[in-house]
Amino acid sequence: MNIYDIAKEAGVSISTVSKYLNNKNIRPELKQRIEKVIKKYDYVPSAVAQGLVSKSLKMVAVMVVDIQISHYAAAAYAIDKTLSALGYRVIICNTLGEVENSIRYIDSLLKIKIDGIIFIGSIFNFLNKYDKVLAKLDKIPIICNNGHLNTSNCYSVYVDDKKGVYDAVKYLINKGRKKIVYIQYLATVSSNLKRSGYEEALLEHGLEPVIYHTDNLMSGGYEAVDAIIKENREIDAVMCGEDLVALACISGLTTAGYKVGEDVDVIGFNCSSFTNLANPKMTSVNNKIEETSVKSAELLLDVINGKKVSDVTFPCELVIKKSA
Amino acid sequence: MNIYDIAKEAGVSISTVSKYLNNKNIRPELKQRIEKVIKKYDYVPSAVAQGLVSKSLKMVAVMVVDIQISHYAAAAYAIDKTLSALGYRVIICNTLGEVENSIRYIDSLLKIKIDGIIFIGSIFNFLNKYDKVLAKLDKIPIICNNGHLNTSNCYSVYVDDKKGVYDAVKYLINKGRKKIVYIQYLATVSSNLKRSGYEEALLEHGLEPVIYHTDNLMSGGYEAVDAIIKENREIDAVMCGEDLVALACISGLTTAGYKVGEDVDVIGFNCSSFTNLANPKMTSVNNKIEETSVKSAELLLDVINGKKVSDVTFPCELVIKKSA
DNA sequence: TTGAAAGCGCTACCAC
DNA sequence: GTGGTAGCGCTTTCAA
Repeated sequence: MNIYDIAKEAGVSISTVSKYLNNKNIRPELKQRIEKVIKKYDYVPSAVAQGLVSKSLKMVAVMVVDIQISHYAAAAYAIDKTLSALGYRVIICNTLGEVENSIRYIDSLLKIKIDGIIFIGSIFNFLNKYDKVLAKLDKIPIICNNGHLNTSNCYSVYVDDKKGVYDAVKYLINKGRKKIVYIQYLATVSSNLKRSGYEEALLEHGLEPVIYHTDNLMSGGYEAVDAIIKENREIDAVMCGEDLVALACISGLTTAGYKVGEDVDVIGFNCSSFTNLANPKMTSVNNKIEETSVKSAELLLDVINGKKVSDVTFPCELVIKKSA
Repeated sequence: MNIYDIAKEAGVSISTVSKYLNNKNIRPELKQRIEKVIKKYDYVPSAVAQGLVSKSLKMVAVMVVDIQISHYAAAAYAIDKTLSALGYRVIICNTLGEVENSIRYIDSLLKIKIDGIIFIGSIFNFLNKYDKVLAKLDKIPIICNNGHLNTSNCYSVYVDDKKGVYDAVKYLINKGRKKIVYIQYLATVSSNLKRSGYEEALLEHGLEPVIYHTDNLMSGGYEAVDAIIKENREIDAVMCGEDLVALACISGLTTAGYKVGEDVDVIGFNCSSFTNLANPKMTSVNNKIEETSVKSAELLLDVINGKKVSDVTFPCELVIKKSA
């Protein structure tokens, strides 16, 4: 079934059918005839043929490191929800943070004349080192979440991660905590920023930063607690760069006899639903993943539609529950 | 840049360029000339124009309830990895289990002549009630993961969830556990099957099933433990339909003074990475989400390519760690 | 082997 | 308002 078949059976020209499909004015009588035939065959115009003319399949892509990480899943979810409601199709690309995968995806997207791309996470800044990639990406509408690409149509949505951690640590200090350690997960631009927020807050009060590192999202919190105990280090608070790390940390401390929220405070980051899995429920920094994702989607549409847009920065917000 | 521009600058016809692009035999001399021009402009043929001719954009869709749930994220991840490596683009559709969303996505996919669809989860069986939807979907290659649609090109990949739980509970019984409770999350076709595996194992040994229900993935385990304590119920093992529920359960029991893995065993389901977040590490039923997802992707390709395929069922496997 | 031309299913422009 | 027709950028005959 194509527009010719419909036109023939309805006794009109394909131009008229096309006009009907695009809500242009046509005589009610013809409208009815066309409508009837379309209903009869459940005819759906081919977006591919339309795309060849309009140069758009109404499709955008979201580049993430790994959809299995809840933070990225939340981003992809919010973007998909926002854009698919507006008739866009969303392609999610799991790059695993690797150059080759990223480039392969980008090439694939370019082939279908993707309408726009949203990059989630500062990690994608590495693409700025690849001039060829930037050249290919130039002109296409791009939004970077917590990052930036040097192309002519790229805009950014930032979250003030550093201040988010800074404020959280200030909160701990104001509560009278003095022996606050930080557990850093990985060492990306963003995770380093978070840590520096911690350092800044501590230094302002003449306290000494103590940092533990991990690259394991699941057991990282346990390992840090083990290290703390082994070193006989006295602590009264732990700030974590990730909720899951904080979750393990709370569990580890509890097992070790600490009363979390009393003897020792623990604060996470992301304000994910895992805050409710913690016992006691976890205080965490809300880095507004949903808001920034929705905003990214909206900005992308603005760029696509040629509207004037500019970068945005969101503040974090400390959500206090029971662990601190 | 299009095929005409390339042809003109290379001094050949567009047919020859097309042949070059499709690896057909052409004179080495022409091949070089074309290659040079293509390189010069970074020319990429339009998949949309190709799609109009070939009737395929090389694109498939994965329908899930919610990409934020780790089980579905893992499925989408595995499918995307498998298919994008083969040049397919993958669209992930978050239906939230709602009819309207599902139909809206399906219509959107039909418009772009999607090459195939993979449905993850028995929940999508509800579509069998909608004849109009089935009619639209008829003829298009479909794979259902743990479900089935009544269309002419649909095949299924099943996991024997029931036997997975049955075997796990048998393991507990063989260990000497007698007071085994079950925590069921939601009440889908699949979660009911799991529970029936538990019931069957208990009844075979003359033990009485005790079931707790929850619809909260995060706090469900805690609520069940609270209820158990409040009812003064004696238990020596807990079987959970979801890892996250088991995780909270382990945490709750530990807080209540139980020694998990000693006084009381806990087994989860999914064998997700959360098993390593648990303390002690969680014994869990591996329902082979990665394998079944990859298999689904492979089967879909077979159906697309007109190969003869048939349904597959995977067995579960108990992965023993420390919590049981 | 190579190239001219038809066709994929639409939209847009221009007469009428 | 309506319809004929020329594209959109490819692939695929079919002659040469």
